[in-house]
Amino acid sequence: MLSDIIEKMLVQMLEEEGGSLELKRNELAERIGCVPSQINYVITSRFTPERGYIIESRRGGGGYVRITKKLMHKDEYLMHLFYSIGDTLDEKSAGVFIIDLAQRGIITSREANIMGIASAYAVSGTVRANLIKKIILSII
Amino acid sequence: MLSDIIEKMLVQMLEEEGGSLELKRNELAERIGCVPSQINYVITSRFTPERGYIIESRRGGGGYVRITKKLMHKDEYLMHLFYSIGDTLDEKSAGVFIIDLAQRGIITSREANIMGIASAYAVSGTVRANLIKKIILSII
DNA sequence: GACTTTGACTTTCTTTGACTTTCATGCTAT
DNA sequence: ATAGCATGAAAGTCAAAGAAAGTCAAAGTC
Repeated sequence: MLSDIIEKMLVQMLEEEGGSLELKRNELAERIGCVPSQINYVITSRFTPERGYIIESRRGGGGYVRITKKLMHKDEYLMHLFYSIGDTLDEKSAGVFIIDLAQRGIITSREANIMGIASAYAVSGTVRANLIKKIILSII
Repeated sequence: MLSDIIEKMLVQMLEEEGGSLELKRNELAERIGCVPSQINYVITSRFTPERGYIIESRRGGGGYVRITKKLMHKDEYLMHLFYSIGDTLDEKSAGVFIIDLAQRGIITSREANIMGIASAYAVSGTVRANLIKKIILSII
């Protein structure tokens, strides 16, 4: 289906561009071989605010459509947490972080359990810090 | 009886596809030579959740009906997996287990990611085996 | 009587195109 | 120079047509 193809295309472009993407509607439609309003349809049906997208646009000469994937406050919190972890992390602190994340509903209790176990098996504070950081990044 | 024939047909397709099957209702009805709603009847009367099936569908252009057979009971499978892990486990095998668990819907893809990262940070095969086993137990 | 089969009607999602609105730019009259 | 207008280049809107799947009740079968 056309809409799905266009959606995938845009998602990929978005990733390549790192979360924000500006395009010329008519040009893109031309390239794909569809009517321009199809692009609008895809955007309104798939790139909705509920899914975390922001759409901006301008008409007239030099017009554009900009799609931005917004980080949710969850993600912002994770980023903040990520930067607050230093080179090393003891098991107790890791536990505090993990419980906090679960209480905020950012991770499930099952995920918290898994992280806790992983943290316990880390051979050193350094490894633990890297482990937790990597997990945080994977959740964003 | 028609419904039984269709049921057998679907079960076989499902096996061939390895547990999940996507079909076009109207096309299948055409092929069988029945009205499309017959497919619905077969699905609602035979491929019920009680029998371990999950049905998803979409209308409109490019629509589909997807039938998924839930395999073996979660806990049963986890126990089996638990006992199949020896004293040591290399990263590659751990990866296979993890992907398998995700595909069976026993863990989410996020949980799979976390487990994968944890597995990568294990200092030895022995530690990895214990780590994975402990996580499995925590999920049951 | 319980289960099946059928088909008319409904709902949902997609595609298309005609028409509208907005914006940048260059030209004109002051 | 400048306010204002004409023009063309985008993008937006909306409704109709098309494509699937869902529903439900009547009729048929065992």
